[in-house]
Amino acid sequence: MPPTATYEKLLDAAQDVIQVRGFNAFSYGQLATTVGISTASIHHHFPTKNDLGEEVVRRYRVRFNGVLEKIRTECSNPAECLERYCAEFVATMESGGRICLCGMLASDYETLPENIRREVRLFFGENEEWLAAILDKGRRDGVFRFEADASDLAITFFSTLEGAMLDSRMFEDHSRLRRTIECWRGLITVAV
Amino acid sequence: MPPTATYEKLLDAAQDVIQVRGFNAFSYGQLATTVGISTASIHHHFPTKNDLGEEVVRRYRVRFNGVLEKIRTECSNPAECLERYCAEFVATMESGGRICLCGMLASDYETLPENIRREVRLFFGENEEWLAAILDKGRRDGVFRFEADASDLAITFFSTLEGAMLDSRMFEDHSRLRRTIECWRGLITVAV
DNA sequence: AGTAATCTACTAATTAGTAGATAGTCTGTA
DNA sequence: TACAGACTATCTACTAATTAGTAGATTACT
Repeated sequence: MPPTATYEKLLDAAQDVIQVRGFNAFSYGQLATTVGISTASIHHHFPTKNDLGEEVVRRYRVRFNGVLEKIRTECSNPAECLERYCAEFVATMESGGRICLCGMLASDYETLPENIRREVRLFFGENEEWLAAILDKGRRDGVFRFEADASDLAITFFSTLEGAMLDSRMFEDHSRLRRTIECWRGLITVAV
Repeated sequence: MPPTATYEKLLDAAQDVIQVRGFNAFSYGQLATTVGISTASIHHHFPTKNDLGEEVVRRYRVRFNGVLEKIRTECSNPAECLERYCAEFVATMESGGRICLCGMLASDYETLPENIRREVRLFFGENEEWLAAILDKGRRDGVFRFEADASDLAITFFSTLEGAMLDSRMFEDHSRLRRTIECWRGLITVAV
């Protein structure tokens, strides 16, 4: 299954709809219209909706891991790592009021099949683990200050970002997400 | 339109489904089975799905405002207010892995009609305003410490709770929400 | 010749919502 | 008190649209 142009277009269009409207408000019919193809042809590339859904999330997760790796290698300072990390969420938000794909799917979680649930859990776990490492290093380096377990703080921080994206989109005010990030900077950064 | 028993049962059942599975994964057909009535009878009480949805959110919002008022009058200490506030979210979470109704609807936001959107925005606004007042008072009283604008911190805190509910439910681990709340306590509480 | 990608045409289920009939209940009045 | 009319809640039976998915033919590339 080499990724043809149509195959990629289907993944792109599906991801787009899921990020904005959620998994249940996305259909083969609508996708067919968007891509300019028949629903039967979509079934040729992705036998079922769950197959397509799984591949959308898997691709998103793998790409995001690439970004995490890039940030880690390019920044030495944990504070800078965190800035770049947050910038990814702001960028998603500002590209048409999109929500993090997996944040969206976390809401739809109860309606998802197990293969997609697994991918979403992986995404959350990988992000929280990455954040925990950055936060912990930052504390050891003396740039961050907090009492809690770094893993717990990572969950808390990640939850804030996912929640703030929903909040910002609803009020059509992207500055809300940015202010939220600014708040966190103030809460954990050691004054210089 | 005095609220009859059936009327209330419909609101209860609808709220239940929306909190667990979202607005789009809820139908008159399923609701009819749950309540033991025909779909046509549901239309008698609520002409359209949007009418039912609006009333579910309105009732939820009004009830929640009652809780906020109760907390404010019963607690003098802002730290205690915040504890009681968080306890509401933990209780929701622990009653069958429910998500805050409006947190759920914030995800579905793009697919909602304006009458329901308005209610969800009101809920968020009222909560954030209430929290901002508590946080600000706590800082003036010397029980909380933070640099940011109290309103911004309120948005940040509220976003964390909404996000953490999704996170906790997904990992089937309610302690995640509690640990998140514990983290926040550590971040803003002045040591005694 | 074989394979990949597409199509038309279909199925069976589910969706929100409507039409119109049938009970049961409440109220005002003779 | 008894009855007439109105109202409330429910039902069965339907419509039109949308859903995911299938069967089988056709086109086009290799």
